Amino acid sequence: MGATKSDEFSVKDNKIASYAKALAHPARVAILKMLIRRQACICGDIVDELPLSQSTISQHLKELKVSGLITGDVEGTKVCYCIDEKEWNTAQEVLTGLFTSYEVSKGTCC
Amino acid sequence: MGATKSDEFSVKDNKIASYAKALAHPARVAILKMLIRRQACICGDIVDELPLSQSTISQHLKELKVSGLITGDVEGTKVCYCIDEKEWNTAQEVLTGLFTSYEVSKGTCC
DNA sequence: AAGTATTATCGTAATATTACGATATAATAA
DNA sequence: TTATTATATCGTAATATTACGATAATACTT
Repeated sequence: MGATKSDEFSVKDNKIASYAKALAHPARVAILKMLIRRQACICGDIVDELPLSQSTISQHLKELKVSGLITGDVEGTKVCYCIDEKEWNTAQEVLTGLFTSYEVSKGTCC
Repeated sequence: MGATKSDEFSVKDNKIASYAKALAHPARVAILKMLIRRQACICGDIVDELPLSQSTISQHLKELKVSGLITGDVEGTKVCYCIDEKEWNTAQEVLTGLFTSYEVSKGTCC
């Protein structure tokens, strides 16, 4: 017991949940905002700006990479992180889809 | 160690993260979708439709209530759950804000 | 080749989440 | 009053997340 029963839910719901999970930590939100503001960042830039250790930042970057929302391009000893435009748009669509489905069908409550 | 350093991040980033957290589990996404589709549900309706025990559903409902995204109106022995329109709109704005801030300032990457 | 810089990974500890059964609570029904 | 119904909460176990220091890996510099 304890493990999420992902299999029991639809692929779509899992997709929404997984994008949401990527955004579900303030450090990851802050990282994404940095990437948006500066277009590209190396890991060190982020370590300098956020109050977390290098290893923790690296871990968050990995999670964001797994979610697909960011890419990491190796450039010598540095790694250049950027928003993945395509996946970013997909995430936006998927989440916006959930939000607007309410507007469409909202009615009287109890 | 182990606890999220929420204090070290901005209120806004925490707000985004907390809404995202509410959506970060397929069961909660499925619950929200049910509430959207049927406008209102009692706990038992959800228990009947989702592959989780009554206590687990109740726990997820509690989390959604804490996030503010849903309300729970007691009606006799039953509790009628609904989307909280105001908070739902706030969540949408906050998340859409993040997504569109990219579109505005996107540029060349590495 | 040796040193430096940058990032990833390992090991580990603390905390949080997910899930269930059992039980408590509260309102209605018999 | 005593069931019945519906939901919440408690206790607990499994798993996941968050965070850090230490160390490894990799590419550049001297």
